Amino acid sequence: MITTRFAPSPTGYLHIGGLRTALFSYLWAKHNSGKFVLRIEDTDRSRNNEDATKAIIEAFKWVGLEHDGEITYQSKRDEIYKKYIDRLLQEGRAYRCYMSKDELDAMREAQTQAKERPRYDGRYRDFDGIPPEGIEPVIRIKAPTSGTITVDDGIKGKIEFNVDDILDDFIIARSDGTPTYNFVVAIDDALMGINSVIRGDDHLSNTPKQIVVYEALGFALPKFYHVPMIHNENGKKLSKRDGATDVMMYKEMGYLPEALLNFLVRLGWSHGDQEIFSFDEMLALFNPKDINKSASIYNTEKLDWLNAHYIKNSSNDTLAKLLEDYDLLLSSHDKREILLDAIKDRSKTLVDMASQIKEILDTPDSYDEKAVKKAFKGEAKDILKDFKQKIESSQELHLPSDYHHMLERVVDEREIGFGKIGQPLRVALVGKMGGPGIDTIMSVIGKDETVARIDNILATV
RNA sequence: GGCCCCUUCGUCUAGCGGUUAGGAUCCAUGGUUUUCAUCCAUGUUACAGGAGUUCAAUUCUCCUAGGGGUCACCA
Repeated sequence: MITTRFAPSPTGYLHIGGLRTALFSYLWAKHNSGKFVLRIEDTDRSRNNEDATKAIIEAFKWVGLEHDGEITYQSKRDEIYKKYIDRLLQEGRAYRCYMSKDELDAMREAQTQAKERPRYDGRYRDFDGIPPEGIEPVIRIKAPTSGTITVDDGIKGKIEFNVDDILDDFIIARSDGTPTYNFVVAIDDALMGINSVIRGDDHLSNTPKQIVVYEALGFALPKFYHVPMIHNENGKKLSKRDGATDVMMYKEMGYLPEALLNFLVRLGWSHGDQEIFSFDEMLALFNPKDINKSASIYNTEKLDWLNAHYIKNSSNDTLAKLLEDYDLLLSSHDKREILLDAIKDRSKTLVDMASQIKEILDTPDSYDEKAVKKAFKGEAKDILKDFKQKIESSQELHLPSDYHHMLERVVDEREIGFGKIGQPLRVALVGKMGGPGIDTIMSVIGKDETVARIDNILATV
């Protein structure tokens, strides 16, 4: 059984990069009929924030990722960590260090000056004298002093770290007794049965430290998968300043969750040439071994295309329901199907879709100058009047095809091209060029509104 | 700076010693469309550089360059 986790620190909204690692973790767990759990890393109380946890859960809900079991909060596990710290202390695998922060800083400064790697010198490692007064010690773990630590990464392969150039006896508990990150991560992952750790490769250099903890405590190592970063257009780690990185912003902008997930799953992962993945397909096909080794640049062009694709392939019921979140109520509209069928092929986002629909439903309050100039040449007004009279005297006008026949009659009788009536009529109906077929528009708004809009433009132009 | 990772079209990627280096997106052109969009077709564009190994390197090894990540009593 595979158990994976997503372990954000609650400092803000759910980041798009976080969602991708969460998705990868979820897919790999569920692909193996395993568990995907959520752990909130809130050991730093000063930076902790409850709203952030809610925001993460809300975003998970929107995209349809569900975690198994209860959420684990590190802030509630102090006892557990304390127990392991005491154990390490007793076993002599960890020790108290009475060096003050100032002393430490000074030492680091000197080391940097001397072009040495800043590191703790281990001065209290074997200390058994009388501790200095007035100093609350930190607890340091006895890390190996020589040799190598190998991370067998599921994405990057075997990576060897030379202990001498990366390790020192790092702090596992602060002077106030609270445990530090690399320590609690290892403990929690081990205790929660996480056997596949999928996370950003910015954690790669932490991994040796965590391995030291695993080994000191005698825990079995999980399989690590370090997923390459997502970069911004400048090739740097994607951060909050790079525009839309909040997952919920994508909802606001009118993206469908399935489009966003499809987009994210293809960022760094692939399955041959396949671009479109339903959630079930992701589940069936995802494997971290197919994750790329290199970082990818975040560019939403393809997201727009995917979103348009998913809109096109959504049922009208689904769309109508979704559009309610964008201030568009269509449930009572008798031509809903015709309308949605016409608009969904031409929308990139739900926001876009809602505004296109409003452009049809709402009587135009102004006319695009260029369009008017182009359409109202020669006998355009006459033609419009003619058409108006024809539909006014007609009883059976419902479907687009009904209106289409009326258009054809005018075109035939007057021996003109379709454009001669199409263009002025289009401007009358929506105030500008572009949009779905005019017969469709007329069918949707109905005969009375069509007549009214023609009257309007005849009076203004 | 030390350590680690990475490098195929602008972007996302396929490739796992022998390919006209494929797909998608974007862009351009043409067709369809009364318009716009969709859709369809076509097209431009890539193996960072240099050494090796090999009959043969995009593919394996090394070096260089470039990019990124990380070096806390943050997570």
